[in-house]
Amino acid sequence: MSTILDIAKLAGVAKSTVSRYLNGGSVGEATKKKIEQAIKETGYSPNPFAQSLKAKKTNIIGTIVPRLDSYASSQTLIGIDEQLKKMNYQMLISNTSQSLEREIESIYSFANQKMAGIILLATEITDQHIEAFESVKVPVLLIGQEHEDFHSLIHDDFHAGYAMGQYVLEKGYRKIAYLGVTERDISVGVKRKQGFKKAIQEIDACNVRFYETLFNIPAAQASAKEIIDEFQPAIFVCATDNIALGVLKASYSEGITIPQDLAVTGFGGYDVTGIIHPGITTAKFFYKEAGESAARHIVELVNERPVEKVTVSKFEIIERESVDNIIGSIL
Amino acid sequence: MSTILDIAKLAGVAKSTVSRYLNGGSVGEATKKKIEQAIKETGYSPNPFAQSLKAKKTNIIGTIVPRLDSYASSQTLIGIDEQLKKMNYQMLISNTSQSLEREIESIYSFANQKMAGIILLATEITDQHIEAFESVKVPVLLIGQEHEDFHSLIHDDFHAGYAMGQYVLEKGYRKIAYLGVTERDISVGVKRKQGFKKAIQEIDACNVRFYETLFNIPAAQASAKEIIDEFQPAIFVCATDNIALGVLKASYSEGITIPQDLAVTGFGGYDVTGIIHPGITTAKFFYKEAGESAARHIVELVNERPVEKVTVSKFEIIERESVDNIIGSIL
DNA sequence: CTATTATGTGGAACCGGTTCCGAAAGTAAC
DNA sequence: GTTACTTTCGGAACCGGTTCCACATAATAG
Repeated sequence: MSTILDIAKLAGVAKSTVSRYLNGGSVGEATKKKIEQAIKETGYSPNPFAQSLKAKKTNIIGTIVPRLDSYASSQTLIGIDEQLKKMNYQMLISNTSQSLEREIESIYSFANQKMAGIILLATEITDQHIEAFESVKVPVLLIGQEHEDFHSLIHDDFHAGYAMGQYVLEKGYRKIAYLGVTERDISVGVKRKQGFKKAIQEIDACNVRFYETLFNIPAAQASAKEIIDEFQPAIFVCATDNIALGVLKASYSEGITIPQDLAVTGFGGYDVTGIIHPGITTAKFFYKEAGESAARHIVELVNERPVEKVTVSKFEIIERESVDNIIGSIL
Repeated sequence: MSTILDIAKLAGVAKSTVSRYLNGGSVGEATKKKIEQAIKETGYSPNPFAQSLKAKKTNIIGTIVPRLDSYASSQTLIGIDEQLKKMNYQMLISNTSQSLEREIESIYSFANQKMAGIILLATEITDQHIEAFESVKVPVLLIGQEHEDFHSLIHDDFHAGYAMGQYVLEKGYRKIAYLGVTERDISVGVKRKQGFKKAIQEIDACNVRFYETLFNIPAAQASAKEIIDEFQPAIFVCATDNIALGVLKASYSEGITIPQDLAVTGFGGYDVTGIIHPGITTAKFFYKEAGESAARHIVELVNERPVEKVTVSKFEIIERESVDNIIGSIL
């Protein structure tokens, strides 16, 4: 591998001149030609370590992600990656396998590696996160969770919850099980539920119960089975599509038909909700687009340009077969 | 951020001594204590760029992946990542969005960034790939495709195809549509089909037709519809789980019941095949485990230790509801 | 035709580590 | 008590770039 000095010798100039040529400094036409020629001959390309050593900065955006095998994560990453490429930045992924400890480590490690900025696909913001972000002076962008101290890009969980509540009520459902998750997850555990609650408070005579389960399908399936036995809801409003899939599995094994005997809705808009039969009605979030604007925002932050503190990404209710229209049939 | 020189001054020694301390050279007890103290005080951690600049090598394994939003990819990446972490290596992902051109670029770019090794989740090996691998002198490991010039880790596509063929025949099926993919994909397009063919050649009186479609669900769905109309197979043997999902969708929209009117099998073992109802019978590959051993192998190669040229990862047939036992019913 | 300003170029220092080499000091052998 | 070997440590060079500064030459102004 050739170095800048090789090029300089080959072109008969000083290496500072070659460097200037590469970085758009003032170079004469004749020398420009010679350097171009030399670079072509050797296939030279600068050593990024030497560059970053001096620059004390890279053009890499570190992205911390709790898991790789989720639709939301991968779509978001794709969006970030594609947009960053367009802006001549690179993305480096750190997968934490849902360990908060590893998230913290990654923050310090990214800072140490002189990442230009950090994007965190957040599930929960602890004091340790805050401490880490404040001690490294790298620009940070949160996706999925909001925090007053940091820039963030969130999905419109509250209004999605509200819209889903209205939708379910419109369809005639009144005996409703809301199957949510821990409130430590502000977006998924709190906001969606709050939006949903607002919708049902606008209607009288609702029989709604709130439950909590975990994010994975088997846990949701187990919870659903218990709830079906004890409450017999007409519909499950689930805080995520995976939970809705758990409900679906539970109803299969209980011999309950969807949507005739039980309706189900989710949040997320995961591909799988449209692939299966019956398809699941869900509030679709635009993960890829969110990733793209996250990429734009972090680059703005890196370049010290102003960015609104919190950006809200849109959603859309997608109607599928898992919900019937039971207006009239029950009244 | 403090440098090695700061530590040296603080401890009252030369920076070469600090460096030696950090890299396990000979340092006296007393100085060792002083340096430790200084490091603790400042929270010093060495600048990786300066290190790599001198070392001309990193401990990063570049991983090139055609897409992030596939079960196989993400599981494999998780396996690679976890194993590399254990061995004190890092993984850097380059997503190529299924562009072969970007794969080539990534190879050169990884080499330029002094990656210790490169793992390619391969779909197709072109001459350009070979040229790139040969011109950079970085160790390379292929996953999913085999090539005589390079080390590789492949799934046992041939035997999986063979086992699937035997399974389908055992269940009594004789009128079979094999829905495959392009033969440029040796593993998925050729090996699986060959294995399957071998199984059916051992049995007389089979009515098997071979078709080709694309990897995505809508394309598979369209192909399936045509085939159902023209051939009315009793079973679809699909080269991937996604194609099987396409067949499922086609049969729903045609009003065909699975498995009573039509059976379906896939390859892959994607999670979704077990989540949906009916579950899809499939040949499960162990992507995560494959990723783990890929990680082990590339590290061996990086350290110039011998590694078998090609490693074959296991598979397992998973029986689900999408295939009936029709022995007797048809005979 | 001199004074002034641009423009192009080379030399040297610097970024933050690692490593080679030799000096100094301590220890063992004779 | 001298020689020889080890261990510990500092100085300096080096990795491959970027950038500051000084200087030479050319272009423009007066």
